Amino acid sequence: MKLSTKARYGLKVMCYLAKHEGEGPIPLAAIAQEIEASEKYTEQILLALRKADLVKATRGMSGGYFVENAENISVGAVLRTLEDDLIIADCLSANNPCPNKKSCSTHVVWENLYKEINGFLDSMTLTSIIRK
Amino acid sequence: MKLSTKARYGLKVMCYLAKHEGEGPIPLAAIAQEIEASEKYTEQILLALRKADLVKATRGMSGGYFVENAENISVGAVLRTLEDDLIIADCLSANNPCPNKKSCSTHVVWENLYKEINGFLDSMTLTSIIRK
DNA sequence: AATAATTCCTAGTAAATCAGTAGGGATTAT
DNA sequence: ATAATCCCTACTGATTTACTAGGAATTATT
Repeated sequence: MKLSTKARYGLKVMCYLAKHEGEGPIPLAAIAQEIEASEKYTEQILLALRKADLVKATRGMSGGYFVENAENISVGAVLRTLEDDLIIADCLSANNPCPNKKSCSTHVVWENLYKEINGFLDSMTLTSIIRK
Repeated sequence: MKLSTKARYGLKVMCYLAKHEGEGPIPLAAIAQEIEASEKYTEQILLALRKADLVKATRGMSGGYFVENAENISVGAVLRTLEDDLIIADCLSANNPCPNKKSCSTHVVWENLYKEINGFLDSMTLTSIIRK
């Protein structure tokens, strides 16, 4: 029940990009330096975030990464991207459905915990958390 | 951000024991069979739960495990025992405090998520979840 | 007193996951 | 043309997790 460092760094990345929204693309090197991770590792995180459409990128010289509409990007969306959809137990996954979930006292706990976590994280946006 | 199988099985164990509260000690073999895990693995889970005083045990012939006052045992207490205190990020731990938590936009997210999860899990007792 | 059924405890191991690295291709401003 | 940048896949080492093994201690029963 630990957040991965990928997710932790990932949210840092998003905060940094959100703070600089509208200032044009920021190159990988600057982002990696800001969050204090290697460029290669940071690149992987950015790759996932871009594929999920949470960050945009422009290639070539003076290219880089940026976000648009940080006020519409929830913390939940970021973490689900980097943390396997925040599936906290396999029996919640559509792939691996629990056979006896009707009769299982614990299943409903995982289900409601899942909803609680997602609801909470979806109630926060990048803009709201960098403002404080 | 996955629950360990130890925690998942552990809550099952607690539900089972809670359902049979007052019926005397239940031997490991019966518990393991109920939750569909090996005796050895189940034993380890019970060991942790007993050390946390969430289950009692009597040794020797016709001994076994049991719970008392299931209505006072929260789901949170069970999971914290089996899931490293539900510390979802190391920077929340007293051992590993975050150096710059004041200035870190993400730290407060982890802190509040931690409180949310614990508050939710502490609002449920074994009795309340087996009743449904 | 002997026996059998039980918990208690420590140590070990195999598999899975995670964190991080490496290298080369594609794109674009200058 | 060049240099700076992103894009993508594959790999590796470290850590954690899930689970097993074995034997000591305890206690009800006979």
